[in-house]
Amino acid sequence: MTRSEEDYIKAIYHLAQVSHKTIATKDLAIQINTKPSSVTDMSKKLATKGLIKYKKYQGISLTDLGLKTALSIVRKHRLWEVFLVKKLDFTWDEVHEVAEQLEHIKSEKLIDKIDELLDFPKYDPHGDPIPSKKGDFPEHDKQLLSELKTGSKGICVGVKDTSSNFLKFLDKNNIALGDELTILEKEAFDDSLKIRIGKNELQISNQIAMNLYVKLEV
Amino acid sequence: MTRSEEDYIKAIYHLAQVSHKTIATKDLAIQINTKPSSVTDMSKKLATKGLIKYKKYQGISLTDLGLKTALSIVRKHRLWEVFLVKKLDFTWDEVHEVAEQLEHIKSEKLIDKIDELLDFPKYDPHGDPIPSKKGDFPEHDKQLLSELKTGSKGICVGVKDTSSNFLKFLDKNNIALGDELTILEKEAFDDSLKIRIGKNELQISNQIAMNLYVKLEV
DNA sequence: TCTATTTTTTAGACATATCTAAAAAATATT
DNA sequence: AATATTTTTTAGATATGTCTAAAAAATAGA
Repeated sequence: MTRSEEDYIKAIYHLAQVSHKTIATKDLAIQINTKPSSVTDMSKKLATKGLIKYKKYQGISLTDLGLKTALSIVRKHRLWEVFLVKKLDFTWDEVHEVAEQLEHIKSEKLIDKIDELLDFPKYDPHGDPIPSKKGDFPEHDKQLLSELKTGSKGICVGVKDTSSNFLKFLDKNNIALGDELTILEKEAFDDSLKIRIGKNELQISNQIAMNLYVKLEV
Repeated sequence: MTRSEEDYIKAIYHLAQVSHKTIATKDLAIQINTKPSSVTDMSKKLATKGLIKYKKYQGISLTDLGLKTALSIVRKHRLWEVFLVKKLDFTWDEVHEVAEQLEHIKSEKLIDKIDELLDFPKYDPHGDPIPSKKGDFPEHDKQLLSELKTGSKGICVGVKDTSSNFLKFLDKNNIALGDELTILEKEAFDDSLKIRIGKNELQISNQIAMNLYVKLEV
């Protein structure tokens, strides 16, 4: 498999996570940052290789083989991210670009050893689950902070938006994965939230709350 | 720079290490495992980019920029090899193939952090020197075992042949870098050597002795 | 339903990196 | 020095992955 093919498979996987329908040529083109005509060309190729289902004008979806391939790439990407943060002191807003390259390294032994070195982590630095070698995901009953009621208490477990801007904002406000937080007040006017996080109280916009995942405490 | 361009630059560097003359199209083709016509094409491209000196029918050599580029790749390759052996328990005959991929990852921070994690090693698992960020090599006054006189005593510091076959042979005979050895006898008939290595005595062929580097003890 | 708009595909072109086959230059041989 | 051999280059072809522009199909709107 070429780098380009792998990029397509991963992009199709990520789009499928959101829509659950068949993927449109145009949407995939936007995701890959290319043109629809290029997507059509590549789709034919990937279909021939048995990685995707593709019929003219009817969108794209992964086959079992394609899904397996995608999960392997996602696994590598997320394990490398953990490696960069835990072993090389990268910050969580720096890891994506490098992991995009490292995920294409072809060596089963390498990624298994990295997994072992990291003590088999279940989540990446953004809280995204790391599929096992078989393709299984760890359980995760997270919810968006914006969906919780006043008085809810939970632990920060992930971010939806992984942009450098958002992550740096969280750093600046001392919000990190693992922190406990409580919703003190919800402002109906703009859906902003007053929260307690650790010992601090903080006013956060709905925009923020819609991008923070929380696991409710039992 | 593309992967292919980097492969060419590295190959030219390695050939130049041996010959000290300008590199022939044919030799480079053999090294890269391609055809002379492909080398000619790529040579024009690399010359345009200022990485090599190239004039028709007059061979190829690196410019200062090309040398700098080559050293950066060699540095990455050898640091990754150390990483694989020291941190992931790869054996010294397994590292080359994976390092060939990892050396092309583009991130200055990544390789600097790997260097730091490994505590700034000076030699790779085969005893080859690792250039510094600036491109300086550590001092190394090693000699081939085959060139030493009877009675010489030294420490194994490197291998010339890095093929899996040779490395596994050394493993099998308990010869490792760092071991002390003494030449007990030289057989004039076939240039084989009787050596003491650690507590063992061993008969080794000239073929072996010509591929083991030793540093003489003071 | 019919037309307009959007999406998708096709056709043909381009860049990279490779190849084969033939021509040109350099080197070796007699 | 003339010829033969080897090496190198050129010319033209191929495969991958991309693009633009135009055609075809699907979808949305009146």
